[in-house]
Amino acid sequence: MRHYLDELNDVQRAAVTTTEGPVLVIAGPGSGKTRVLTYRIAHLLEQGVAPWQILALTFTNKAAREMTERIERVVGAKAKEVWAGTFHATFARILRAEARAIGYPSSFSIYDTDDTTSLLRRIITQEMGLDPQQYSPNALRSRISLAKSNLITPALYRTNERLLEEDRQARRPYVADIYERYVARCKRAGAMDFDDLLLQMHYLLQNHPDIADKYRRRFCYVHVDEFQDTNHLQYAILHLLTKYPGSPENLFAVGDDAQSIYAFRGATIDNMLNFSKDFPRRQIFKLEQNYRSTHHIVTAANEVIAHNRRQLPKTIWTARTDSYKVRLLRCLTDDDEARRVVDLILEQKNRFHLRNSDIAILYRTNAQSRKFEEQLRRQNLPYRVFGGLSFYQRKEVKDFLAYLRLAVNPYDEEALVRIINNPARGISVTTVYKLGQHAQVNGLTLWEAMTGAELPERARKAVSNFRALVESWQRRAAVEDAYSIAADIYRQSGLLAALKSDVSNEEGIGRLENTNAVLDAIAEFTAQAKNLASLEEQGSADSSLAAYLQTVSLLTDADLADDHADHITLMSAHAAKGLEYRSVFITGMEEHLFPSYFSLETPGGLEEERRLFYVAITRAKELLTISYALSRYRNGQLREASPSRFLGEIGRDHYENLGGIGSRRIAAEPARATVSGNFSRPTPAQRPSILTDDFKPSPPEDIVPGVRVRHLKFGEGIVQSVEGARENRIATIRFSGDDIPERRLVLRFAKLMIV
DNA sequence: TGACTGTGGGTTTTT
DNA sequence: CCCACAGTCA
Repeated sequence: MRHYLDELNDVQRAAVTTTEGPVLVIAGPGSGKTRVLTYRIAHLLEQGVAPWQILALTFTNKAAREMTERIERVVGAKAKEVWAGTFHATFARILRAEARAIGYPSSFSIYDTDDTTSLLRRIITQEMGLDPQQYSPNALRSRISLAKSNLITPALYRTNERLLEEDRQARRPYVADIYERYVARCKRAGAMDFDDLLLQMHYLLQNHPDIADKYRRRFCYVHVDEFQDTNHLQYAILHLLTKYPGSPENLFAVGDDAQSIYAFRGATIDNMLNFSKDFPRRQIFKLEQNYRSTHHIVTAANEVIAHNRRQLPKTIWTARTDSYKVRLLRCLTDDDEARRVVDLILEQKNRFHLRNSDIAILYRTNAQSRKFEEQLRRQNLPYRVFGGLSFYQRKEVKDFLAYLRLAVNPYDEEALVRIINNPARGISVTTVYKLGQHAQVNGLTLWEAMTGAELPERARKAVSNFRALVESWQRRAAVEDAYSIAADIYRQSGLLAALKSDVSNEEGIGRLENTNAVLDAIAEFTAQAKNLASLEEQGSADSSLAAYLQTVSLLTDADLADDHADHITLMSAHAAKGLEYRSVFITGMEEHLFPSYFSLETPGGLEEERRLFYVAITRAKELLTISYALSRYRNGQLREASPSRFLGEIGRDHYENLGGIGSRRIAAEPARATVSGNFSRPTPAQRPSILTDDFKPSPPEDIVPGVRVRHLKFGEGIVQSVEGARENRIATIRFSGDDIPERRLVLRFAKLMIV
């Protein structure tokens, strides 16, 4: 067996084996970044470092999981004991253990963006009596988030002239007050928002030397993936963890400034620059060879990114010279775009024997997915949409989770407001309002106000009944495992009955199924946690409802994905970061869409959009198609659009136009004539024709799965499956004696006879 | 009190 | 176009 170090190039190996001291790896797209990270951790383990001494922080759960799996392949089961997780999940786990030190319950709730927004709305309208149009809850949310990400507390906010001036300009002088109240309300509810998970972690390390000491000693080797996307606060935490008197400064950061696409939420590539200042002993490695993509794709990407001023110098190159040019698809409308993209997908699947999972459609905004979904459905192509309204954001799922949250943390105001009268139990809006007033006047939580507020008899009874019900769950949640209590809550809350009573339509059935799926997930979580607890001697695995909720709050749709299913992927360019596909479609390349309208007004916005485009381009391994439409529906009306300025930044040598407007035939034609000279096309093996006197092609509609057919070139075979609709139906056929296991033929063209 | 209808407003990316 | 909220009616 090859040694794992032999699977690395010189630079990669040097990075992997530099185990001591600060290291910064600047890694271009497809340069083996994940490989370096995982092999380095594997290397540390081989050198005898204990797995629990290694911390690896990522941005997505998926990246963390993938890393663990890959380490496992090199060093086996002990990989599972490495602390690999997202910033948020890892810190949530630590904060849960140390909650007391910072005055939170260990079963603190985690507020997602919806919770945050609705709390802000209530503060703005009810508590402060301000106009929600002037003080848009969404705008406030991102403003507060940005403040937190830069370690600006409400008190500091009040003294920050720049922020105050910005607020005055925007005619929102009370932002600081809203911020302050928001923080107080979260604290009172025993809740942390996403930013708090970082902020409280920072606070913990900074103000509790004993605790800081504990984790510093524990995490001897700290790794960070996607370092370019860390914000100031995350960097500050890393700094606290790894830089202290006598520290070995074992911080290993991997990133690519050219792929920094989260500046809008506070990420700053300053962190990559500050790294050298804060860790003068640091070593820098540059991974510049791209192993993923072919020549035209890499060059096109380089040309685009060269238009950015702010970047670290590096030269990304590839040894893969065989390549198709980038194909540019000019479309009439967004409908036309979707149709032609899906036509091209069918063509590519046929020509290049692509699986559905080899293909991704990327776009700038999630709203663009709809048109592609329609077309893919029409052609019976399996697909999966990532992002958009997540499973966990669905009303019925959130409702159920709110009940569970309340059972664990009664002060969780967002959860309480959400379900206090859902399903209806006689607690009216007026009643809730009165409770809220009572809470505000007396500085109580809503939960506490439920016992003291003056209410009419009927309402009082409804409230006290509900409170008693929740209290019974709370007692049980403290001792029972997640599943047994969740299953009872599902029934006793009346949720199950309410959902069951409304299954007259597709949507109602969907709601019931979704909620059931949550319960199934809890069953699985409970079983897994118990299983783990029996394996680990310390029994640290926690099967409580509180543990489940803190896990689930940080999950996204991407974490539900079934990677084994063969489907076409639809996602935003942001979501595609870190992924790769043989064929990538970047769609909606129009001014005001990509780059977005918004970005043009933000300083540095255009460069960020360009980096995003760079990320999108470099997802493609072999085939890259870029499309734009001349008009597009926005807000229900057709609007003119012009091609994105970024298109002009790709050199003429690296792309070809795929036909004019609406000429669908050109799209379906082989691109042979326009493809560059130096590529080797994966041509199917030529075999002698089977001569038959009586060969009569059968009509395409007769070719159905299971039928035995004869082809003049490939001989006899069995039809495995048929997909696509009408003219575009494609049959997958297994020919006996063929050297290719399965062939995919477009029935419109293929001459097949049923035998 | 709760369900339904109409209106008005927002509309980038996400842990 | 789609969602959230407000106002109306049973």
